[in-house]
Amino acid sequence: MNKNKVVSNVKDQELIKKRRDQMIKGAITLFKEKGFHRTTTREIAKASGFSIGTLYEYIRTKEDVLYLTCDAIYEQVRERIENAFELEQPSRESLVKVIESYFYLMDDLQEEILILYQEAKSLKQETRGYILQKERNMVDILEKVILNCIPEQITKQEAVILANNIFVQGHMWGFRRWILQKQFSLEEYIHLQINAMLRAAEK
Amino acid sequence: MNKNKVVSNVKDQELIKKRRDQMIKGAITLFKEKGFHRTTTREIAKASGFSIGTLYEYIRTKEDVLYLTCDAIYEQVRERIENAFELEQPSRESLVKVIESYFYLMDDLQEEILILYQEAKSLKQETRGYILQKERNMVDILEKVILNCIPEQITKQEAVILANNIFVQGHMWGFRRWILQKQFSLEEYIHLQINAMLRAAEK
Amino acid sequence: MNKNKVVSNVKDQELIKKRRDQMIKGAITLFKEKGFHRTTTREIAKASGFSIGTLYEYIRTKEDVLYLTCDAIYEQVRERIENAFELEQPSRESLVKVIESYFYLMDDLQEEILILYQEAKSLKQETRGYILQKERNMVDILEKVILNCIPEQITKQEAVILANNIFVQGHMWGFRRWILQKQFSLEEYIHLQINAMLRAAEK
Amino acid sequence: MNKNKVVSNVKDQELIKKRRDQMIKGAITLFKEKGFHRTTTREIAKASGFSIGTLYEYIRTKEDVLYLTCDAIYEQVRERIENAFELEQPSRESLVKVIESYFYLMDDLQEEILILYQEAKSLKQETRGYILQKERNMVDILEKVILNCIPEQITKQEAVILANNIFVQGHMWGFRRWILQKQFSLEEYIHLQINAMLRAAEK
DNA sequence: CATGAATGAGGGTTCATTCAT
DNA sequence: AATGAATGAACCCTCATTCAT
Repeated sequence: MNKNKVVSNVKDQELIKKRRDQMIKGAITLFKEKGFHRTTTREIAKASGFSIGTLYEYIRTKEDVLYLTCDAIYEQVRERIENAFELEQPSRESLVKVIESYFYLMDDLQEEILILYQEAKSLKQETRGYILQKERNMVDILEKVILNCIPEQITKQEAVILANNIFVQGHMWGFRRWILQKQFSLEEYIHLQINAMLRAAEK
Repeated sequence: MNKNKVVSNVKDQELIKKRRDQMIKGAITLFKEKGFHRTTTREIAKASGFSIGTLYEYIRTKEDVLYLTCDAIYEQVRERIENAFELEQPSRESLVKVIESYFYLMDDLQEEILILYQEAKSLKQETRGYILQKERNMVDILEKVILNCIPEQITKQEAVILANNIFVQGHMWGFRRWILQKQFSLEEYIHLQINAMLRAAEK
Repeated sequence: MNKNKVVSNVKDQELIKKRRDQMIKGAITLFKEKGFHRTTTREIAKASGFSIGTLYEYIRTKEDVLYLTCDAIYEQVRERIENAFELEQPSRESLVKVIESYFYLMDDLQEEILILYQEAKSLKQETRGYILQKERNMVDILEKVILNCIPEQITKQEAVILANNIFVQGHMWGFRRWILQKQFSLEEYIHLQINAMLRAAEK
Repeated sequence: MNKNKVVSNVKDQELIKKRRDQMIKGAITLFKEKGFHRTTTREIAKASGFSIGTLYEYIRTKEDVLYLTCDAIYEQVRERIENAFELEQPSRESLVKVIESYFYLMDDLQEEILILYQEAKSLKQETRGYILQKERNMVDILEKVILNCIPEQITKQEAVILANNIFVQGHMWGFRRWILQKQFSLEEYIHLQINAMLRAAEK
């Protein structure tokens, strides 16, 4: 329902999924390394394990690869967020756990997140909007978890800000690694951030 | 000591500065609009008010333009930060004022900051390191202000985190404008963020 | 004896004829619209109602399609010319009738004729020669009709020229339609041309 | 006023004219040989005596080359037609002379005319219209000459037809050379055609 | 016989960079 | 110092053709 936005010459839907997965995997590796603009379509094809001709059987333009890649990254984040979030009972402790898992997840996906930060703006207006909507959804989930877990200590507005802060602080661990990861272990970082955030909410 | 890293054929230092200022101004406009990779050197020359040949009298490669531009943006931020920070007497209130001015500054320079986020990675290893050092310096300044203003309520580590959070939350206002600026005015945003941060530190 | 010049993997001659007829029909539609070079083999296959793989069971190269198409057009013209010409008794009136039917035919096949004019040169030397021979035959038929109908008023050479003129004036109605069809109805055009031609022959 | 329809990066108007003349010359040679579609831009550049990069300093797309080429051919024809036509006093003899010179001209430009017939349809709607207008102008000139020279023997409509016939019979000598030039010398052809045409008008 | 996924040579076009003037 | 014409490597993308199923 979303990958189908990108048109393919090939009819076999399973094959499309398979080839695009190869493609995305190859593209992520390359985009991490040299960014979207410095990566050529031939390199993407090669990294995907097929020819340039085949690549273009599954996409229409190079930008499609970027879209599929960004989309896949968000999809991955969303999926893992939902797994981590759904199990919890509403309570301060469960909120802490949710934030912790989110930070661990962001640690895991540092480089992928970087791609979003640096390349998503190269998507066309419409496509970018579609991708940003996904991001908004994730922040919304976070916000709901917060309001669910500590409803008494926080206003709606504060929850919005808090959700955004958590969201970006998770990214920050990755895109500011050269400064943060030299001074803190992941556990320390998580601990300090959660403390700072929740102490504020508890006052 | 820094712009001289970029080699020029021209001897006259004043002229170099003048031409490069034109160049940076043109480049920022263009990079805001279409990013570094989608901007051509011809366009930069035109926007700078001189010919492509002249452009290359003052730089060696296109990347030099990016470097000069990023450098100039940081320089601009640094300068204005220093102005805003130096006057204050250490106190909780002065810290609040510092943060406020920083947020106003970031509101002002939203698009320039975006350039740094999206394009700085296109700099060569060495050059990028040079630029990042400047950023580190700025966070350090923030950290010192914090430790200076509220030494009793905060540990060294917490100050590091807080400085980074402030720093990034300032950027966030710009690069997440599509979500934040629809829900909050700048003043509300500042108010909420400062409250959340400092309440935590005060508990 | 002529379509067999194009090699097919398929044995069943009837099937070959059937498929090639589909193919020619599809190709003519496409060539009218966008010309030979801008039409892809995939489009031809689709317009023919079968897959690209099947297309290549019945031809060897894309040029074969062009050849078959040109050949079919000529064949169509020839067939209808013969029908129109054979019935007549030699006389001035019957010559007029012949020319009239030829002009009506050319009006009917305007677009097909255009294909011949614009694309036949893309055929390989040998193949093109084969096609041109067909054309020559048709002019010969015209010439004979002329000599048959008005032997006294015309020399052999004049008949050759006249046959070629009629032939091309028929085409002209189609390929100069943007100029002729705005000024004349088909009937007027026929009337004027026949008058001009035959008055000359009658002097 | 017409070549300027094609945009160039280069500013020096004289240079543009010089380079485009080289380009047109190269292109005509190649188009004669293999047609527009089978000619690559690299070949055009080479035949023009400069690099592919330089080629694209003087045009925007490959189609521009076709346009410039067709335009130049028409311009050549027009120029020579005007020279041949203007000197004459209106009389039957002068009309004959005009037609003769036109046929000689067409003999000279056979291959160029063929390009127009076969490739002009590859021009975009608008551009093609522009080119066709030039053709219309030429037929108009012929028509006026006719009406001027033999006003008494011919109606307006007949003159239109006659002008178109002369026009196309000139082309025919070239694009049907494989049939006509084997049977007639140019002089014979001219003689026969003029006789046929004017005898008709004189009856 | 029919299918359609796979291939890769090759085409049009761009653009960073150079260098003669 | 300033100019801008020239260059060609390299990019994105297409499409005729093949071949395993």
